[in-house]
Amino acid sequence: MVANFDPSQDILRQSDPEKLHRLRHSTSHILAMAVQKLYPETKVTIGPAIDNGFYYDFDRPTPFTPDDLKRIEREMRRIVQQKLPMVREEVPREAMREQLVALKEPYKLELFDGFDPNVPVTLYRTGDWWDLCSGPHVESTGDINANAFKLRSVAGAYWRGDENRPMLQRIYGTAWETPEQLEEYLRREEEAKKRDHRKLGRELGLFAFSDLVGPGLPLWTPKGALLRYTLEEFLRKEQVKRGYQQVITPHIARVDLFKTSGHWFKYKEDMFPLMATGEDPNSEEGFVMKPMNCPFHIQIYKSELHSYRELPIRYAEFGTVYRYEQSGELGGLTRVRGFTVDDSHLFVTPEQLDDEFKKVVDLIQFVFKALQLGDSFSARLSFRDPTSDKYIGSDESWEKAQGAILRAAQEMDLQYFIAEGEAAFYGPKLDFIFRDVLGREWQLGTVQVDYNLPERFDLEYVAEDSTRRRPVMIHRAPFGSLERLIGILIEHYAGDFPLWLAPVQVRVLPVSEQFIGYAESIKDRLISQSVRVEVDSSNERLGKKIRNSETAKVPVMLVVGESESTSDTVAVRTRADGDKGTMGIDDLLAYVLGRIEARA
RNA sequence: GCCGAUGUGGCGCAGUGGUAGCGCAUUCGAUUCGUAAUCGAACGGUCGGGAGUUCGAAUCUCCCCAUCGGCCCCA
Repeated sequence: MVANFDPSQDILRQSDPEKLHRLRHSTSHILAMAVQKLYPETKVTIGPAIDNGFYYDFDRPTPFTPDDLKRIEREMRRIVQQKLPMVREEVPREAMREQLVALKEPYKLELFDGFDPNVPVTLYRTGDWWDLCSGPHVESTGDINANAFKLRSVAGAYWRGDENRPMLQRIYGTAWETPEQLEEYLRREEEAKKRDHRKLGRELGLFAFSDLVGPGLPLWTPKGALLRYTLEEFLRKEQVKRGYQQVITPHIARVDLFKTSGHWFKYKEDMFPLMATGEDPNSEEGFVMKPMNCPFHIQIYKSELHSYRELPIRYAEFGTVYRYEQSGELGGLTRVRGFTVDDSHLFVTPEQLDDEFKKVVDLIQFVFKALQLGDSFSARLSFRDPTSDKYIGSDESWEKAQGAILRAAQEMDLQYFIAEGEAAFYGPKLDFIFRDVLGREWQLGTVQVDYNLPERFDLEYVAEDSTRRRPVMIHRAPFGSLERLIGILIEHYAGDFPLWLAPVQVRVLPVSEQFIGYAESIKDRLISQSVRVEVDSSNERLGKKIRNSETAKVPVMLVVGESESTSDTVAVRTRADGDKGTMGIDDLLAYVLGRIEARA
C-alpha cells in the first residue's frame, strides 16, 4: 500500500524536477524531428512536457500505427546517439515568418502570429532540423538517455483544444533520467492497472454492465449493493445526527420544472430527450428524466410557508439522476449516465449562511476521514470565469456567494486553491478533489452556495418582523455520487475494503465436510449480530479455501475443524495479520464488532 | 460527439479464408483433507450485431453497437 511510502526513497522522485521537465521537453522535440525525417509531409504543432513524460501533436493524413511508433523510436535513438547540440537562436521576426511560410507549417505560423510582438522569437536548432520554441532544452541530444524514454500511444486531440478545429494526432511518450527509472515507472503502471476498479469490480462481483441495458448504466450485484447500502446507511445516520431530514422525489418531472430552474435552456443537450406527451414530437411539453434533484427539493420547500424559526431546513435524499453524457466520455463507475447523488439542499437565512457552510464542510471532512481518504484530497474553490456570460444571477450575488466560500475555506484551514471558470452555472462551488494512485484527479464531495434558484423559484420565509424574506440555498454532496465514490474506493483500497465496508466480512472455512454443521452454527451466531458472513462448504482442501478467500479479499477467515468444534472456538485468520490463533465465540464477536464500530 | 485501437465459451487468452482450441471458473465423481491451488471426467462458444465478397469467413469489405486510450465535455 501507499501508506508507508517514503518519498525520499522513491527513485522516481530523485531527479531534479526542473531538469526532468527540460529533458522531457527536449525528448518531445526529438520526437518531432524523427517524425519529420521519416514522414516529411507531417506538419508540426506543439509538444510540451507533462507529468511523467511528454507529447507532440502532429497533422498527418494517415494515422500513426504501433509499427510507426517503433520506427520513430528507433530514429529518436539514432538522433540521441549522434549527440547533436540543441542550440537556441534568436531570429528577427520577419525572417522567422518567411521561414515558416517557406516550410509550409501553418500551425507554427498561427502560433507565431499570436505572439507578443515585443518579445523576441527564438528557435532551437538540432542538426539540420529546428523548431519554433522558447525552450529551455538540454544542451545536446546526448544528454538524453536512449534507454530511458518510450513512446506509449497515439490519440486524437483537437488543435488548440477546440472541437471545431482540426483533429491532430498526439503521440504520448514517457521519459526519465535513467533506464532504471523508466523500468520502475512502467512497473508501477502495471501495478496500478491491477487495481483498476473496472477489473476489480468484475473480479469481486460488485457491479456489471449490460449492452442491452445500455452504456453508462451500472447494474449493482448483491455484493456491490451491500457496499452501497453500507455507505448510504453510514451517511444517513450521520446526517440525522446533524439535523437533516430525509425526503424522496420522483425520477421524472415536467420539463416546465427545469424551464423554471433554468436547466432546460443551459443544459438541454446533456439531458435525456424529452418524453413528449402530445401528438407533436417536437413539442416542448412533456416529461424528462431528472438531471439533478434541487428543483424537487425546492418544490417540497414551497409546499408550505416557512418561519425563520424553522431555518435552516436541510432536505436530504439519495437521489438518482440521469445525464446524457457523450458516449466517448463514459468510463467504468467514474463517469456514468445514471447515478445517485447523496444530495441535500439547505435553506438558510443570509445570516446563517457562513455558519451552515462551515458545518457542511465539517461533515465532508468527517466522511473523508471515516473512509480513510486521508490527505489524498484538496479543496478546489470553483469560481466563475469573470469574462464568460454562461452564468445566471447578478454580479452581487456571485460576489456574496464566492466570499462565503472563501471565508469558510480560510477559517477551516482547508488546503485550497481557486479555479476560475469551474463554477456551476447557478453558483460557485467548493469541490473536494481526490487524487488517486495513478495521479488522476476526481471530483467527489461538493458544496455550492446558490442565490439564484431561490430567486427563480421565488422562495421565501417569514422573518421576525413578519415580512417575507428570500432564503439562500446550499447544495451539497459529500460523496458526490455513490458510483464515482465506490469506483474510487475500490482503487484506493485495491479492493481490500476495511471490515465495516466489506460486502463479505467473515468466511467460515470448515477443514472438511464433517465440520460444515459446526461452521453453519458459527455463521448463525454471527448473522444474529448483523455480521456479513458466509460458509465455504466447497469440497476443497483448507489451503484452497484460504486461497479463494484471499483472492476474494474477505477480511476475516474462521478455520473450524476437530479441535474447534469440540471446544466451541474458531481459529481466526485475517487478511491483514494472518493467523491470529484460537478464540472463543464471545471474543470473536467482540473483535469483529469492535473493528466494525471503529471502522477499521 | 471526434481520432485511434479492440471485441473469440462466465473470466483471461490462442487461432488470419476450408467445418473453433487452451487455462481458470462451473458441474459431477473420487478424496475427508488443518492456514495461498488434491486428482479425474463432463458441460459450455458459431467467433459483438447486420449486410456483402467467396465454392467456402472467426479470419476479407461495408454499416451499426460496445469497450479501451486520448480530445472535447462534466449541473
